[in-house]
Amino acid sequence: MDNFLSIEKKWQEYWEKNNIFEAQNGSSKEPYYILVEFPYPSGEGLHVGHVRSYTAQDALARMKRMQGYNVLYPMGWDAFGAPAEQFAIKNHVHPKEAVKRNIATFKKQMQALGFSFDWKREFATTDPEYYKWTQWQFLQFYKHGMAYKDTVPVNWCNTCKTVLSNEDAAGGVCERCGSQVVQKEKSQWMLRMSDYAEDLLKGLDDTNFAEKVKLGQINWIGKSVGAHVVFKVADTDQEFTVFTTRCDTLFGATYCVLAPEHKLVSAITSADKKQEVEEYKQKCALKNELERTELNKDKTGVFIGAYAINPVNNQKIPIYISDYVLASYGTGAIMAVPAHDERDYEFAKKFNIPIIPVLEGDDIEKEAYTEDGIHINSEFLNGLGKEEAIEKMLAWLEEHQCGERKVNYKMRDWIFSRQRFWGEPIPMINCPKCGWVPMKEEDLPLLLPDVAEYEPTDNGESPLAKITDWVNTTCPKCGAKAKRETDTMPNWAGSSWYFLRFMDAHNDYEFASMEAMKYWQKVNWYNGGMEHTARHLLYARFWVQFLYNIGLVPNKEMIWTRVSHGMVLGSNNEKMSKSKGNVINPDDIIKEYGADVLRIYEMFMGDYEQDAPWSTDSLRGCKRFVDKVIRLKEKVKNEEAYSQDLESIIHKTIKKVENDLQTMRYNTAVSSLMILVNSMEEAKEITKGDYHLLLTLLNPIAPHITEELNEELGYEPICLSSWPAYDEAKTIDNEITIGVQVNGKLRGDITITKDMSKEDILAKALNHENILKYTQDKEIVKTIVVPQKIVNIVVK
RNA sequence: GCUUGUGUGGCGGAAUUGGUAGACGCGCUGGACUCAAAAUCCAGUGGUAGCAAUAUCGUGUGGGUUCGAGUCCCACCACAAGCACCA
Repeated sequence: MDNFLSIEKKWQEYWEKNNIFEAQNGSSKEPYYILVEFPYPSGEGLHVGHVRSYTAQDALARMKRMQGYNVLYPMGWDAFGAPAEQFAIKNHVHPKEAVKRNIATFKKQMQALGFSFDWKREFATTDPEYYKWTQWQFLQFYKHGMAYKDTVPVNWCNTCKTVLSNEDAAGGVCERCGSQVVQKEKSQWMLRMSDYAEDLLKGLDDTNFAEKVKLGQINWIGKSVGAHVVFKVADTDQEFTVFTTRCDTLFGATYCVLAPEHKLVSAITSADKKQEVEEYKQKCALKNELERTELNKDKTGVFIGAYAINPVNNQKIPIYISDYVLASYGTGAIMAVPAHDERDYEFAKKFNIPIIPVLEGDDIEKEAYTEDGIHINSEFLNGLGKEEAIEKMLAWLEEHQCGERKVNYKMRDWIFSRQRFWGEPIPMINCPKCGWVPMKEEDLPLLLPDVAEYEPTDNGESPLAKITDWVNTTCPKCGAKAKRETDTMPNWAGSSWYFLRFMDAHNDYEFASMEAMKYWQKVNWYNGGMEHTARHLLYARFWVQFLYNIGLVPNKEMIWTRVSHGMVLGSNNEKMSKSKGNVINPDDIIKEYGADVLRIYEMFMGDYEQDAPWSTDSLRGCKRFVDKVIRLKEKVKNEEAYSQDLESIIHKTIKKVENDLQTMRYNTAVSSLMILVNSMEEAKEITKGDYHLLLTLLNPIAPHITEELNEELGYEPICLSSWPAYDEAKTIDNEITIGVQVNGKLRGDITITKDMSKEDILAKALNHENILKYTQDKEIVKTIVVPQKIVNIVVK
């Protein structure tokens, strides 16, 4: 059938004209919210990877509608941020124009694939009607003390000329351009995300995220429970605090280390060490994060000529500075226990610092012993194990007022400023008299001005800084001349709450009404890539938790299940990329095979959560499958009931497809439909009812051709019909064949009926010709009969 | 180094709570139809031996538990992704 293109077009138009996929707020039907990550509308167009996840969730959405749910399956565009801007710069068009054009392409491609999105709720994060609310929410953060401006050492990319978040600069390399990241001091807007560390951890219990997703979140938050211990600096009135998870090893501390940036360093460095210390600090400042991690296998550091007093035994121990201690984690200072910490051990060996074991363990001549063990050389801790010793030490520290229990998190506050054009302007005004003043909410949105030059400047300012008309304004508080903030928000901002907007997409008065959010409650299924399960999901949860705390959303967690899909790789098993020449364009596939075939193939290609390589051969197999379904029509006789011979397999297939679609086992759903088609092919003729059933089950995955064939049969459109019910009793076969083993080895099989007794089954097994060969002259020690499964006879 | 995930035919991958390993699809081989090709249909297809019935080996490696292990336990190996001096 080569007219598939016109058939597909026909049904796409039908669905649109009749608003089939429009979700109704407040409908009496049970709500069901299915969400896929909205894409960056890049210039590349839709990727076959998009097709995989959108089809998967589309199939679920279509089935759920047939099951009577009010399904919300929305789509929109995450159009702010670097990729859109880079594309715009490269192709010399205004980002606004490029985005508009790219969205049109994406949308056309999606429509050609027949996705059942509710297009009435479509929006882009770049729409002023949308980013007005992103800005409004930023103001709420500010008003609740959750947004602040601070001068912080930030990751700076010289190529992109912008500040990068820790996440964007992972590994000391710019995520976008791959060049090395350097450190630079900058005044940045920050969100107090670290305040939410514990809540973000706890909130996971109120979600149904996949275990690996939860673990990703937990690792990123990086909670560690330990203690603060105060060390006095000998012969001064200064003191500093260290963070440790092993305060039980305090008796083994033989030196302390401060981060080179630690505030106390200059104050306590002895006169004769001043120069050496300054030189070392200089050297560290020049190193970027990559060098500090990669090239620093070899420990470096400097003794600063001062001593600390170990509070438990009043020992004087030397203080060093070294860049293996990070200023940004804990207190920027540590007590070093070389006997029981690998890094300290390495450092102590190099600088000839004494090593005192306080735990019984391996030979510390060779390496540090970091496990649990019995304490020695530790006065009141001697003889205790790790947990007990930690508790006792904590009590001692608190009693002597030189320490306390303390929890630390790796997660830092969110650097929220970008020196970029293509982002939401931060709605803050700097007044010489009043300081930072938020814009009036009624003045939002603060529109991005139209400019000719949107490329970043060399001095690290946003291109907005050059637009004096825009920058110069008046203070909303006192009316004096003032200047606007020229930084924009990161691309994570708009995507942190878009799923709420979909619930009430065109509300002009609120970002979404409480009523709408209470109706939809939560995202039932949120599908996205594994690469977003740490950051995007964490930002979105933080955003929602904040809104919940100020009473603006109904639930502290608004996403119930998060699932992640595997990538579609090139046929060479590598990630698709233009440079490797292994990119498959969905448009080409649709043109040659049709959207239905592409959809079936992408569902069939393998485990949905696993990566899978592209195979055009396998795609052809799916084409053959569709052709078979079409040819079956010739065998249809005019009768509504299921054929008797097919009844059992039909009920089994309904059950299988229904289960598989809600558990993301799309590949086996397709395979069971293939099996059904194969048995219909074997039959001489099939009834209209059989055929209609097949088309209904296949419809969620291949919606066009099934509607067409169904119409030819004279039925109402499948998209208006109900999902078929199965009869559990009919899914059980009357007769099945089970294996018979002797001593665990398969020696034959027997056919049994479903109500046969264990005794009868055993008798039949023992009478089996081949079984007799193995049992005669032998003693039967034991027999195992598992109904429906197997018989095992143990002989001696 | 740490965390997580994955190892099953020539390939993609199946295998409810441990119960006939290899479903389904691809590819391949042989045959039918055809002047021929495509398409379609029929048969076969984990290795080895055998005409066959069947036997034997077989789910990364080595052990273990069990009547029975791809599945559970222990130890290892390989690959992939993420994190990486987080005290």
